[in-house]
Amino acid sequence: MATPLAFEPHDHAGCVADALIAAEHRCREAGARLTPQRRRVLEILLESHRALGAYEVLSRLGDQGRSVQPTIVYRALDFLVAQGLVHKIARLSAFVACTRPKSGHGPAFLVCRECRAVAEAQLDAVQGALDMLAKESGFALELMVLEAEGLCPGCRSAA
Amino acid sequence: MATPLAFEPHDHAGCVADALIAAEHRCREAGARLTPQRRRVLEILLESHRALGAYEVLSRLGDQGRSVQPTIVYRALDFLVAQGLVHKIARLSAFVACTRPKSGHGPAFLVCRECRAVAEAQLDAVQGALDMLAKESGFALELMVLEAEGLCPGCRSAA
DNA sequence: ACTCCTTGTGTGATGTTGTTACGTTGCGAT
DNA sequence: ATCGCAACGTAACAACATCACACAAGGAGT
Repeated sequence: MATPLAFEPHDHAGCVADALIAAEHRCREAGARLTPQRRRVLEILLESHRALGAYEVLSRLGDQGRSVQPTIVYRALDFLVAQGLVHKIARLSAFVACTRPKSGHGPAFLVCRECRAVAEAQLDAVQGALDMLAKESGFALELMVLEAEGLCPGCRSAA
Repeated sequence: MATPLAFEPHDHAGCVADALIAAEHRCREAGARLTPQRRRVLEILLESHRALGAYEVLSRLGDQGRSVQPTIVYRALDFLVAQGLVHKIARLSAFVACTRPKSGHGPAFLVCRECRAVAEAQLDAVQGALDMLAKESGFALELMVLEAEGLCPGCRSAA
């Protein structure tokens, strides 16, 4: 039903690099252009491995000495979200790199309220129940997201 | 499993009045004070019967000629959310009066992207699946919300 | 009645998040 | 070469949310 998603630490450099390569493939296939700027934004999200606000991304982009306006970041984020490479966590007004870019719609997120780490899973059962509910009430369902809040294993043991 | 929630039109005056009375009972039982201001905010949300931004509520409060600051509205909304009389729809940064104040945790919302009407349901199956997922990954689950987007029956036929 | 304490309110300033509008650049296709 | 389109740069602004601090109302204990 659902693969539990690791909050555990792991080889970041490797996972970032792999994800970037996968993203390049995906964009090429979709005929979308993963420009240096967009790529950099994705990289920033992948490196942090947790949800970042747009303005956090902004300031990290700025680190390179370039002056950057919000628009730029939002455009890049919109693109990445449209490609399914990034998700927006509405609860936090923040963005997180997708850890399973191939899978279908209806993601579920476990969001740590302390460190903003985000684990992503797919709850197929939910999709079904919701489809049924929508059908009963005549609602044309286009999109669903489940956001759960709590403490990740790390912050839990720290507390 | 889930009672589908009506998008259909119905007797507003009546449903608003009933809901206000129910809210008064609930607050009395909880030892919480539903002051005129808080009551008025709830009434505004109930009347509109869709998700309103804090500043929309603000301007309707202002209609009465009183000058009102955001703080006031946010305080009232925080109170109402804490009492479970109002939900925040994170996706919209907006608030909606709860249509089933007695029920448990883990609400699901069908949000119309056109008119912001919101139907609320309870998906018990989801809660179970999520509990399991959280347990597997060592996550201390505290709270979950499902937000779905699409078109309500009204906007659907209008389109 | 008087003080103390808690809870709610009034007000201004400020911080954060997200968008609009408009002009420029780079690059491929006719 | 020039047209058209997508991406980018820049500035201003709008929408959403919080902070800090002062005041008012009402109950509890003396």
